[in-house]
Amino acid sequence: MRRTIVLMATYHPDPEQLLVEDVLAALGNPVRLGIVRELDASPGARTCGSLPLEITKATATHHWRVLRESGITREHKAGRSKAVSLRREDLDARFPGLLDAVLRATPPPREP
Amino acid sequence: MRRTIVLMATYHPDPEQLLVEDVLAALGNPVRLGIVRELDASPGARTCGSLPLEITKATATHHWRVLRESGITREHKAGRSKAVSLRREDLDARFPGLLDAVLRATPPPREP
DNA sequence: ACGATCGTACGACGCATTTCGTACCGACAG
DNA sequence: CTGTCGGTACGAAATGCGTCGTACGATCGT
Repeated sequence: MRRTIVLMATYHPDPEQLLVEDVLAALGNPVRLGIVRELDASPGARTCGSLPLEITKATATHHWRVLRESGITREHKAGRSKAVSLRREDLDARFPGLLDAVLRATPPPREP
Repeated sequence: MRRTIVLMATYHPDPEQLLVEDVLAALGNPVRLGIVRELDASPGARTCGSLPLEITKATATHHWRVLRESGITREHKAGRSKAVSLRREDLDARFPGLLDAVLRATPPPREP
């Protein structure tokens, strides 16, 4: 019997399982890249609600899932809220220099 | 008569215009990542036909376009063929360390 | 117990991406 | 000139992705 409800338990991939194409695809989206930059700019974990997002809660949940399932972020409950943080060590161990290079990448110089 | 043909002149973005999210999205695809690895493994430019692709010509054209328009590769005609090469210097200048980190990223360790 | 807050599940919509078949064009070999 | 080879243009199909509304669940303050 199939329960229609699948109860997506929050899945975090193991460090060794991370696929570079998944990480790149996850980062290759302006909204998610913005989230990652925001997470990088703040020490420790952030609650989801503290991220300045221009999107609805449902959409945000989707992006958090993509980031989490690609191994970029980790989530854990914090009371009635949820905390998100970068998996820096895991990413650096698996893909040395990748996250740093992405975070160092600046937007294109504007022209007047 | 056919004037529906739009004659997509091969577009190469300027180095300063490159967007990191476009580059990441382009690399976040197994086929294209494979092409980039292949290009990196060979010195200088390769003709398109020399890349070992499991896909049809039409599909290959699509991926070459994505790589070119994101600024990852450069193309130029070489007789009846076409040569593709990595825009290493431009990428390194715009996004230092990014391409190297991606190319260093190994597939996950296999388990027996 | 009640309501407010924070996030998820599900279903839906529109748009983009990936893939291909087919027709075509340009360059070269004969 | 004709054929072949390398690649593109176009159109179509399938799939995936980003977005949202709505309904729900869990947690905390009162």
